[in-house]
Amino acid sequence: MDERYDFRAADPKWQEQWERDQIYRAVEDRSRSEFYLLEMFPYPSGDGLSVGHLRNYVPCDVMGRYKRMRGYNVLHPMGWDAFGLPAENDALLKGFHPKELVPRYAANYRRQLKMVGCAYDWSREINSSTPEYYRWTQWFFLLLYRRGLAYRATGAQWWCEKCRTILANEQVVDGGCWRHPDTPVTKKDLEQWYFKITDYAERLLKDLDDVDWPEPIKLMQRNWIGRSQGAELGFAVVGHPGREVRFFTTRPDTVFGVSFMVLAPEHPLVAEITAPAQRAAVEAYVAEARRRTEIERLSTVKEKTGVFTGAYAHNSFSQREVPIWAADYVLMSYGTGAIMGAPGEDQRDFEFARKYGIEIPRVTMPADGSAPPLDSAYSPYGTTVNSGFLNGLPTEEAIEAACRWAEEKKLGRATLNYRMRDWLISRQRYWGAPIPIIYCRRGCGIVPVPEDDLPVVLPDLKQYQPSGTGRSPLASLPEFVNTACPRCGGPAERETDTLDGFACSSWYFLRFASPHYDRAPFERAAADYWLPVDLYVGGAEHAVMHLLYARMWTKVMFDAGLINFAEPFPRLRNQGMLWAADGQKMSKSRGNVVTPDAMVEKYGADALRLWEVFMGPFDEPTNWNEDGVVGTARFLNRVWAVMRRYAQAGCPSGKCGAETTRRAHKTLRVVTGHIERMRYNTALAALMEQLNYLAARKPEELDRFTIESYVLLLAPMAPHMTEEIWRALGHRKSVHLQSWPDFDPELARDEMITIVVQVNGKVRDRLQAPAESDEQTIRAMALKSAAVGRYLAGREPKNIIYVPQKLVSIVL
RNA sequence: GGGGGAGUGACUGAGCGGUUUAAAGUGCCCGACUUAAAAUCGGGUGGUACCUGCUGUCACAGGUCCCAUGGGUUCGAAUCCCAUCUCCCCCGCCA
Repeated sequence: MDERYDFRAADPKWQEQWERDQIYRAVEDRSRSEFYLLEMFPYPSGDGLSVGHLRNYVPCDVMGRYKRMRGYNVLHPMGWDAFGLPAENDALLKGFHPKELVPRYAANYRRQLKMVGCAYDWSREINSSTPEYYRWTQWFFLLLYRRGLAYRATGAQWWCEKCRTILANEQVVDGGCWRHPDTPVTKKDLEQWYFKITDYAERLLKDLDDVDWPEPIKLMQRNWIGRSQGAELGFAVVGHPGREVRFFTTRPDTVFGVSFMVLAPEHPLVAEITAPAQRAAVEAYVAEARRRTEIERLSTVKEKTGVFTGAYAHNSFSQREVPIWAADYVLMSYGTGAIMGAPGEDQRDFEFARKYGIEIPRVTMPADGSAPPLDSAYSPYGTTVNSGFLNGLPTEEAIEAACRWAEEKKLGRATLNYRMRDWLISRQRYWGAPIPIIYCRRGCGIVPVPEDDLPVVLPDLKQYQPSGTGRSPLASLPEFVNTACPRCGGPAERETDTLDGFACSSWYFLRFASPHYDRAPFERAAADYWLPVDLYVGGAEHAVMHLLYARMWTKVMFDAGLINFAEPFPRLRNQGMLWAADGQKMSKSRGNVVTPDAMVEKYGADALRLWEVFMGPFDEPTNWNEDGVVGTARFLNRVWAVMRRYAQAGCPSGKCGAETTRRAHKTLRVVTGHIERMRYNTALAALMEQLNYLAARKPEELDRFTIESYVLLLAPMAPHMTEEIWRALGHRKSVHLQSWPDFDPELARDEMITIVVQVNGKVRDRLQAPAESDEQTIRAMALKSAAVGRYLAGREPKNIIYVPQKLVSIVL
């Protein structure tokens, strides 16, 4: 061993060796238990990886290496989420085609990940923007379509007249276009494809109970799904036979207190029922409302506005006629887009009624008989009053009674409502998987592309900027659009919208099981063996969308009998965000990005890896600080020095004391426990502590087990240096193919223990006693202690508390 | 407005009922090596809040207090409970 460890030589040397030996190749082997470890599908950005990204990849790599040493058949793959807006926008900006840029960027990511020693099975690399991949994304679209889960509907989209394009929700800022805030955006009705994720709402909610995920993430999903129990009812519109206002309410017990109805401005009924006298006012109001973003409309600080339509609804409970208003505090996209106004019990309705001088009846009284507040609604449960047959009932019972009555009279029924909406998957953009649908002009209507004709290849367009017509750039390509109807052979047109990028990431975890299989999205046997994912790791920012979509697709596949599990990620963990040194997000524009390349060049891959795991708990956010890498680099130097000293002494294996053996086993126990719990920072701290111990010994006071177990424990975190040391210790096979050392609880046990003696809660003495000493002996020792005697001063203890192996507490 | 997470030494962070000024690292100080610096190696590193001891200062010894703040539970609390303050994240007129 050289005096100094030369990481510049060792890092690439071992990386090449591992690659030659293919030691990270995952091969199905039914005789071994598998461990499928997966990080969330990254989009390979042109900026490359920063040290922030490694906060995820390095700890996962440690886990993969650890599990491999524990004897698991580890699948740890990597691939690229390459379709979508970021790639397309970047390509437009750089003036290259995304088809060229994506592989270039991916190659850079791959290079960087290899550079820091991450052990992926690169033979399984996938790229969602290749026809070999998106062929199957399209196949899944057809699967959903066949199962009635993909449908077309008209939806209002944000439209910027100046850009002449559709905008995503997040591109609308304060009612204007993000590019030029002075241009107001409007809503444009477009026919779009949706996936019926709401059909799965209940299961997506329920199955959350059985999954090992961080609680906050589960909670976010629950909130997002937003299940609420109530009733859907309908009131007839006076003077419009056959027309009724259908609405959802969680408080059917307050239906007698309804003094008005509200429709969302976009509600189709608004135009139909508006009285001639009100028409001008209503139309102006609706036009104004359509300009505003939902965020703005939902803002609680804003005063509620609305307009009377001039029409009335018949409250079939109270037999009263109540005015129908249009107001933008009611959202078309939630429930039925209409509500009953129960101002006595709902604060929003209360504010609205008060502003427009609408009557505010009281139908719920506090159960304790006190008077409800006058300046606000009384929304808690209580006792129902002024409500016909519901009078005197507690709210819970009144809800049930109202539902029963509604059902008997065929006015409505008890029902569930979900906040979650269907998943809009049409994108009028170029860089995505074409939706495999054909519109027959002769009368077959919507015809799915036959499976055998997949993939519908994304044509190689030069001009792929958003077209300005609200249609995808693909629409400008006649040779793509014009086709023959697969059913009747007649003239037909292709769908020109592309699939939302989230579609690609909704099944990629299955593709890794058999990434090159070309007869189906995945090979059943491979999927059965590897899946579900044993540990899924990614940022909390995907708490809702990606995880919800992937869960839904998995359930669809399960229902279709394609797989034997209904949850793709039984165990999920989130890494903490790594902020830049200045506490801000690492970004090129802020100029605070630190690249792994610079760190590896300066300190070596292992020092960087160590700092990535050591800087804080894996799941907590922290700031980058380069001083830390100095520390871990120093630590590695000391490891090298200790090992070198041992090797140069001829690897003595004589009599190392019991204390040394005990420390070795204790370290083994502690480090293993920390890694299992993903507390890599404390695992490394324990290794540092042990190194401090080893460094203080002479080589003759150590033995092979003590030294080699240490190297093995460090191997997942510092794969390059430990490999170098392992070979220097005389081994021919890679350290990463070794078994995790066995821990012997007998040898780890202390012979002597320290017993603390407290008097009135203060530590007054510490006793050394053999570990097996019994209570009697310990108590006697404690009372005999000179230090204790001083405090006792001849008094009799009132109480003595004995905690086995730990302390004696004397109370005076 | 609702929900979630977190507040420990100069800093990053361990500890989550009992050995605790509190792991590990950084920083800082001293020393070695060196012409010197860097690197490396060795050692050290809470307050200077309160009380007591020596004649006063420095220093020293012993004790008390201090893990956001204030209460509480307990023989015993950084660790458990309550309230307050601060920071971060998510959702948001969801009927």
